[in-house]
Amino acid sequence: MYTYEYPHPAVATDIVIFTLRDQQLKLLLIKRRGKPFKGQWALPGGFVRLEESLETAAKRELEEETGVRDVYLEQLYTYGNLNRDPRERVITIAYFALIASDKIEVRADAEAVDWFTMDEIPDLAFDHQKIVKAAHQRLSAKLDYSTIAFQFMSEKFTLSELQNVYETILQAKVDKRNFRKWVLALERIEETGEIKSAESHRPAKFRP
Amino acid sequence: MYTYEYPHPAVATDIVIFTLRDQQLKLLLIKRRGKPFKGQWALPGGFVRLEESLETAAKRELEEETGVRDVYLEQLYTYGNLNRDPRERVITIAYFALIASDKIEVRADAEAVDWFTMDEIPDLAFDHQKIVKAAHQRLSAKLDYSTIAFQFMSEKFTLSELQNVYETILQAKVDKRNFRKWVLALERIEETGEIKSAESHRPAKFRP
DNA sequence: ACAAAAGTGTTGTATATACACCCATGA
DNA sequence: TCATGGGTGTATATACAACACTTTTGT
Repeated sequence: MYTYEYPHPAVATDIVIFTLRDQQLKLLLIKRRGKPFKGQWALPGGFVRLEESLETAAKRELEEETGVRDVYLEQLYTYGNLNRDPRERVITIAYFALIASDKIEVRADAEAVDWFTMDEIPDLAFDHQKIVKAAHQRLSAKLDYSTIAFQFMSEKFTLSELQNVYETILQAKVDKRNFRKWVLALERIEETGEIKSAESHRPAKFRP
Repeated sequence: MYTYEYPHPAVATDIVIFTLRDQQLKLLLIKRRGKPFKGQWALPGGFVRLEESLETAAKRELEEETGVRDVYLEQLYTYGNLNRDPRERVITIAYFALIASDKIEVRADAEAVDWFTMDEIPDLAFDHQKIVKAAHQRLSAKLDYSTIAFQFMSEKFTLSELQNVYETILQAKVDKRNFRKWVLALERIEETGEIKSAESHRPAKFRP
């Protein structure tokens, strides 16, 4: 038991984990085993331990669910409305994470874990629907003024693959020549010299 | 006394309150009366009560220090490093607020409260230096892609006054004609018909 | 030889920037 | 009448958007 002179809320982190699979933007949800909202889908997350920072807590949760370290992780927003959680007052610091899908180790205990596209998302526990929406907006906005989408790519990739990522997230076609002009102007990419074979047609170059 | 099965951190809000006075961007600091960092300057803030939301808590603090309601308030970031506070684990949700200086009622008990320009800021308690820096960066960034600076204006103002606000925050001269072109294109401003007298020269028009 | 994706420049359009003079008022 | 800030337009540069054909490879 832990006692305090004044009441303390509980503090948690929840993570919106995005990846790209099958040419679609997907996010990770877990089916709740525990008490409130049991059996319902929710964002991965959990309470912050006293001996870890907020970001450490988020990283721990992330690794527990996906087996991945060293991913792009960004604090999203903090939610603290009164009745978010029926048990007690819980404040959650929401993070969002982007992962290249080939880095993900699917966990063994992962029966109640699945990836959902944005329009497949079921009813979520707590206020997680709101959090997911905010994360998606942030991601969309950042595509325009940052190179955040690179986080979805693996070590080596072709420009066409990168363009596909943009088209998938933006849900729109992008002009190939303008796109390549823009990407190359960033000077964040260099050629590997390697050439992609397979898939029955002309091969490509490149990497970041 | 309040007891919990698991340890809970304390949760606070801190607010970076900006205003413009004497042609300078200033922020509000209070001199700590209480135990940790006693006598040192710090951001206004305090613990979140269980019966209020985070934003409500921030608004309450804001009103306590400035006597102002209905101001621009935006969640900035949440800080939760381990040793931010020597007393116990404290997580703080930082907000930033913008106020038109003529709306501020200086509080009677305000002896240990003062406004500081960005380069006058003394050593601050906790990690408040970091929070102030983040708030200032956010404010600067938002000038470019939003109309956030309007929050510093009172009901009626002239275009020259608004331009002064931009020049003050950006620390740079702005072209008068281009500025007016941009502002009027926003269509967020309308003329009042009123005309400003005093100050010994040609009078101006306008309002938002 | 053909299907499929890779690769490559130019032109027009919109947006942002630079710049100088006359006007109205209070003292 | 003069000092002071208010008010106004145009020309240029820069960034963004539209657009079509040739090349390479695997089957």
